[in-house]
Amino acid sequence: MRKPCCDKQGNNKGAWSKQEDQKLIDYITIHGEGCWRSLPKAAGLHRCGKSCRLRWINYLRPDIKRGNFAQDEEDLIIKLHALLGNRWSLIAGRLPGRTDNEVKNYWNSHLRKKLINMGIDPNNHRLNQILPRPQPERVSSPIDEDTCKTKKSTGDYIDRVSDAASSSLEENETSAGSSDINLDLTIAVPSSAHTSTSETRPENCDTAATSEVRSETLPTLLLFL
DNA sequence: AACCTCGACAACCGCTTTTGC
DNA sequence: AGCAAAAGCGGTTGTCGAGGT
Repeated sequence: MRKPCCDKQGNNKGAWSKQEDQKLIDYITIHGEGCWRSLPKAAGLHRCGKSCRLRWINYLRPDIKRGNFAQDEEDLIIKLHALLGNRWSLIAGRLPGRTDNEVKNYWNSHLRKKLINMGIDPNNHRLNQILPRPQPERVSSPIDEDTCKTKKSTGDYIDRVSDAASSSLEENETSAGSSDINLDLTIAVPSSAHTSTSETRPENCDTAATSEVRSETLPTLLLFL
């Protein structure tokens, strides 16, 4: 059995302090991302390497985009989730500045409920037979309001998401400057250092349909949604 | 004011995959 | 080829703040 990496006595756990953050930033600024296992000791941190890696990737990296998700980002997440399932690192790889953890959290806290509210099964992205019962005491919940800003019915939702991504796709083809969202769905060697390496290993997923996803089929599938 | 509930998100944990020997 | 270590991923948990009672 493999010994756990984080069982070392004296290692800090829980929230990171400003000092710890700074130590990690300073170390990586100077030495770059290297061996996470040995980094904590070298950087003077009482954390396990795994924790350092997570902190850097999800929070401290300079190219992290924080704040609310834009409508086109939402749409893209929904579409990519329909295609790829819970492969958050792959989905995040298509959203510059977003991390898998952030996308996953956003999905679980916002988008899942949004889809359920719209009568769509978030697991398979199909319309449910029975729409959720409207809540009489809440004429318009925040989620409903948000949802209804851009759609009038569930059917419109499908169109809207499709249109949004398609138009983004067109934008992407015609003008690189208008949007930094990467809609190129080809699975290939990561083009930048911050991109998750998971793109190089898609075959390990047991999610239905994803194992068949290949570079040349993804854009087609995307347009199909 | 005190307590409770819920949502958001950071962080952890366990497992799988990759890499190096 | 086989093994162990390291890295990566996704599910889950913990914590904190906001809002309601």
